[in-house]
Amino acid sequence: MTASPHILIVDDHREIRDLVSRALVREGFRISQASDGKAMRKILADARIDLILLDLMLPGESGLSLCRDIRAHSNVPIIMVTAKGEEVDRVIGLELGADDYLPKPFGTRELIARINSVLRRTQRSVQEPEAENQRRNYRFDRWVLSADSRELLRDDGVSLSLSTGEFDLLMALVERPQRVLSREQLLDLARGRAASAFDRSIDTQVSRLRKKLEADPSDPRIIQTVWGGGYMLAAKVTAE
Amino acid sequence: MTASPHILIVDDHREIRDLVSRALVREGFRISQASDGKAMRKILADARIDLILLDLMLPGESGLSLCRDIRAHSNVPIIMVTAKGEEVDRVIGLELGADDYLPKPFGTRELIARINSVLRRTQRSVQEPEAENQRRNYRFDRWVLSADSRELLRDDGVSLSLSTGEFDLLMALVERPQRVLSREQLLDLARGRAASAFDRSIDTQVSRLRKKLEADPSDPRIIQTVWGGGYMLAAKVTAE
DNA sequence: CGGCGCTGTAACATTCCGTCACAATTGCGA
DNA sequence: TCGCAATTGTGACGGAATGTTACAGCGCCG
Repeated sequence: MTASPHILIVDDHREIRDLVSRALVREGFRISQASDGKAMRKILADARIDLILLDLMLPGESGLSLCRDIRAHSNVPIIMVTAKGEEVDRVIGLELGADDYLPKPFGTRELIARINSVLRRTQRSVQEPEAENQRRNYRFDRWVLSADSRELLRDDGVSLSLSTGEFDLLMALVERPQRVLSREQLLDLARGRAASAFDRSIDTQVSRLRKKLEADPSDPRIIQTVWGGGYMLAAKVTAE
Repeated sequence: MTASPHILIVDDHREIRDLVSRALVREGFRISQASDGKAMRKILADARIDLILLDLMLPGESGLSLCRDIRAHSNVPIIMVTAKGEEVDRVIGLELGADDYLPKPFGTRELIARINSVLRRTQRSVQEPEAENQRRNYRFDRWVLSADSRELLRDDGVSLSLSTGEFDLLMALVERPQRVLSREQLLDLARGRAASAFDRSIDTQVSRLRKKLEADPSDPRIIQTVWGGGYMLAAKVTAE
């Protein structure tokens, strides 16, 4: 990963989120915040998160429950944070799939060290084939996008090979159809990086994609522009 | 064995697996991990493992049971690891076919020394072809890669011989289909070494492989390039 | 209808990749 | 152990993919 890691802070206390957030931003991390499980799920659906800092004590769903929930369909690294420094929690957290455990109060240095450690560990740890990455095919308009072979097949049999960037961008769109995605989001989802000032790379890539898959690139029906908002995959998508 | 040994760590604690994994990766070993017997069998079926580091205490099937089970149809070296430092276990483990025994806690140096010792000790016998159970044929696209004869067989009967390097690289890819592998990873998996600056050897080898097995090497469908990422075997692979 | 900000895209710059030719290394038989 | 042949690594160059810049055109708002 060449871009800076994107970290999601889940905590119901705004002051804590902001405090942690500032410290991590200073370190060069990109940050998103959620105050509860609902907001967390929304962000996980909308962004490519590299690590979750998950508070154990949350109103409504507990951190442990959320942790298990996340693990059910993702292996994004999780660091559990809690004020209850009891060993029991540590064990439970790790059993539920957390990658590390951080008792409050913690210092900035320790936090950063843990984050870097977990990131390094999960990055380098050789793949466990437990994640049966059963990828899919997405059907939309006249096309079928095969997530495995990175191919685009038109209903008349024409096969089109996509470049890496085109594929990544199209996947981001196809996985979130009929939803407006900002350039910022798309950059995060497809490239895993933040936008620089006057960043137009998404626009260019969209333009190139349209040339390939729109019947009339000057009148795009599949990838539509939302003025002032971003782009949206307008076509209906069925995953198979 | 030109490539570095491929070691399988079987332990239910993720922390321990990662810790050991990191230490061994640093030593140049190739690592796979399993958290239980099921995952272990899956890996043993899909990869050529040179040594198993098997924890005695596992939820569900115990390490002893797994050890006996492995021995029933393979002679892959096994090092038993356990926290219970009792002599009894050692005896039982060795009786069941373990090649060595390592009590927790153990240091990195000792672990590596034991592994190297066992590998050296068992190298001769492993060469003896009783390992029919380990070697497999991989079927993908129009090809069958025979792990025994290092040959590629096309479905029209054409047979193609591969050089050592081509074979090792293709095995690395075929054992991990639909996953992007960085040049760094591929060098480690296929050659057992780290990349030097401006290392392009993987690129040339991929190029050579494509020439042999792609229908149209200028539009590769089997080994795909992931721009800025590495390579990926796009075809579906079935082991038989 | 006019200005401003946003978008489309061509053109250029940059980075990464494919592959050729050749050098270095390895494997193997004499 | 030596020498040859096959294999593998290196450097170079062209080409492809992507990012950046610039400018033309469009949409929104008054």
